[in-house]
Amino acid sequence: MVKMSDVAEKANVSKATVSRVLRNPETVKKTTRDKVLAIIEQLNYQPNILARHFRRSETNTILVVIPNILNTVFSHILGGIEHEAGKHGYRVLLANTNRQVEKEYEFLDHLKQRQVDGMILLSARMDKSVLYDVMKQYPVVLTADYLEGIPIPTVTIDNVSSGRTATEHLIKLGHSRIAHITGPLHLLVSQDRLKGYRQALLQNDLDVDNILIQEGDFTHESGYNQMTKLLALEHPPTAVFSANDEMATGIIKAAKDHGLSVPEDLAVVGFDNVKLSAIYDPGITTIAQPMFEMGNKAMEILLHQINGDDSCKKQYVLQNELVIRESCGAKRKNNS
Amino acid sequence: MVKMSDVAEKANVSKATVSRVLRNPETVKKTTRDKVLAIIEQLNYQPNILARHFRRSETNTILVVIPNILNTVFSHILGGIEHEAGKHGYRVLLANTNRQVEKEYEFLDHLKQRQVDGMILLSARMDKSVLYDVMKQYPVVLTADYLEGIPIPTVTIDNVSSGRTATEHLIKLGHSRIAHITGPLHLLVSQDRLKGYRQALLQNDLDVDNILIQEGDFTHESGYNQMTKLLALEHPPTAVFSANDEMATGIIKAAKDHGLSVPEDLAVVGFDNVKLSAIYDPGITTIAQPMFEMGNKAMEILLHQINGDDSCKKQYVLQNELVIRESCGAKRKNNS
DNA sequence: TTGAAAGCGCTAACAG
DNA sequence: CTGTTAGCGCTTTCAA
Repeated sequence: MVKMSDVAEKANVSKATVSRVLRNPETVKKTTRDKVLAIIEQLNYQPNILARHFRRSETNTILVVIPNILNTVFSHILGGIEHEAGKHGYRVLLANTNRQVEKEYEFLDHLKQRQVDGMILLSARMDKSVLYDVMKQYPVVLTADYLEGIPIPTVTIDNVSSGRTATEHLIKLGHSRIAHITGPLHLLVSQDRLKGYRQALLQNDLDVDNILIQEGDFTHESGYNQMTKLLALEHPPTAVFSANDEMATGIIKAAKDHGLSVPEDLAVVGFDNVKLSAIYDPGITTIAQPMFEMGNKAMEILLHQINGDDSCKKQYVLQNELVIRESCGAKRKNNS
Repeated sequence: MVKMSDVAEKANVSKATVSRVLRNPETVKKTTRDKVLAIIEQLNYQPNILARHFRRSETNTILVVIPNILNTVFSHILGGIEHEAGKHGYRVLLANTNRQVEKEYEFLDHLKQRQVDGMILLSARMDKSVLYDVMKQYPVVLTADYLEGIPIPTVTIDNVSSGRTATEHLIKLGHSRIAHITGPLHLLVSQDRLKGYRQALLQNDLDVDNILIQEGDFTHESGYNQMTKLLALEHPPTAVFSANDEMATGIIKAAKDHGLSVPEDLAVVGFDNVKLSAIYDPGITTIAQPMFEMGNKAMEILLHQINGDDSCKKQYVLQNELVIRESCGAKRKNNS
C-alpha cells in the first residue's frame, strides 16, 4: 500500500505538503501542487481514510436509528437522508432497533464513542433525560416521531391537524358515524391522529362514540380485525379514518368480506400515502406525509449541527396534504 | 476523554495489559483483570474505536450496495443482512446507487481503501473484469442478482425454475394462452424468469406466442399498461405470469378496468411474495423468494471471507416456493 | 509557501 | 502473565 511518505519522497516535498494538497490545495503553490498531484496519479496513491478519521476524530458517517427497515414509511425517510448525506460526502450507517429500547442505548454508544459524527432517530423510546444529555453534547435529530418536554431538534408533520383534516373530509362528505382505527397508542403520533379525529368531530357538533375508536398496530391484519368488530355493531360506522394505509387495506378487505362496497357503503381514509395506497383497488384517499423531504430536512439540520451551527436546533413542521382517491367516495360525487 | 493510559496508570499496569483485558481477557490473570475492569468502570473509560480501527486496519463495518432502498425486495434482504451482521458485531453501511454504475465504482473505492471490511452487492452492473479483480482481493458477495462467467460468491434463487413453476401452475389450471410481463430485460433475473416461462410452455406442447410477452419495468404502472395492450389483442390471454408482485397489481387493475374478473376471466401469478401480494384483493399467487434468508446467507458467507476462509466462495441457490392465493383461481377450484 | 517534528490512542511483537 | 517499545499514516502546529 503506497502511503503519503512515498508520494512526498518521490515529489521531493514533505508529507505536510502532500497532506495540504489533499485537504487545502489553495495553500500550496500551483507548480508544487501539480507536481504532487502528478505523482499521486502516477503511484495511484489512495489516502488511508482510517488514519485520517483517527487523526481528525471525525468519520464522515452518520447513524440512522430505525425501528424497522421493512416499514415503507421509514425506508422512504431513509431514502431522503441518504440522498442528502451523499450530496455532502457523508455515509449512512444503519441501525435497526426492531423497536427494542436496549438497542437504542447501544447505538447511542456509537455516537458517544465518536464512531459517527451525528445521529438521526426515527423513533425515540429511550429515557428522555438520557437523550437530553446526549443532544446537548452531540449532533442529534429526531424525525417521524417527537418527544414532549425536551428541546431536541425535530422534523415532523402536524399529526393532530392531519387527523382533523382526514376526519373533516369524511364529515364534509356527509358522514356522521365515523370510526377511527388508531395506531399503537403508546406512540405520540397515534395519540395525535386520534386527537385530531376527536377535534374534528367536536368542532362539527358530532358525538365522539368511544366504541368507534379501536386500537390497531399499523398492520393489515389489525385493520381487518378491528373493522370486523366494528361491522358487528348494532350501528356500524359509515366511514373510517385509519391511522395508516396498510390498516386501511385491511379495513376495506373486511368491508368487502362483509358484503359491503367501498366507498359506497363504507368510506375509508388512510394515512401516509405510501405506494400501496395508490396501487390498491380502490385507490386509498390518504394524508400524504412528505417522507423523502423529512429525511432530507433531518439530514440538513444534522449537518448544520455537525458544522457547529446550533441555530437550527428547532422543531420543524412540514406540510401534509390530503390526497383524494376512490376509497372515500369524493371522486364519485364530483363526477356526478 | 479518558484514555487507555489513564486506566493503566490508575491500575498500576501497562497499557498493554489494559488492551489485553479488552481484547483477550483470558490472557490476563483474573485478579489483574478484575482490577483493570474496576478502574475502567470507575473512570467510565470508552476505548477510542477510531484508533483501534486505524491500528488494526479493520472497521467491523460492511457495505451494502443497493440499487433502490424503496424496493421492498431489497429492504427485506437488507433486513436479513442487518440481522446477521448485528449478531456478529458488524455494522452495516448503506450505499444507494439509484441504479447508476458510476455509483457502484465509487463505492468500490470504499472497499479498496479498506474503509469497510467487505461488501454485499444487491446488483452488479459494473464491468465484470473490474469486479473480478476486486473479488480476488477483497471479501465480496453478490445476492439478488448474479453474473455469468466469473466465480463471484452468489446467493440467489433459481429464477429459471421459478418462472417454470409459475407458468406450469397456470398450465395445470387449464390455461393455454398465457402471457408473461417481464421485468427489465437487461437484468439476468428477468431473462431467467422469461426463460422458465418459455420452457414451461414448450414442455407442455404449447406455442410461445411472442405477442404475449411484454417487457415491463417492475412498476404497477408498467403492469397496467402492458396488460391493457394485451387485452386489446384479438386473442387476449386468459392468464398472465408477472415477473413481480407490483406489476401483478397493475395487471389485475387493468383487467378490472376492462370489465374482467380475476381470477374468473384472467388468472394472475406474481413473483416475490412481498407483503403487497398478501394484502392485495384478490390475494396474489406468487413465487416466494426467501429474501430475509438471502440476506442472512450473504452476510454469513461474507463473514467467512473476512475471517480468511475462502472455501465458501461458491454459488448458493436457495429454495423458492409457490404460494397459492386467489389471483390464479386454484383455490376456487379446490373448493368446488 | 514549505518543512520538521510531535503526536492522535491503540495494538502487537518481543522480551522478561 | 506482564511490561517495554515501536510504530500504524495522517494532520497540524510552529518555525523558517
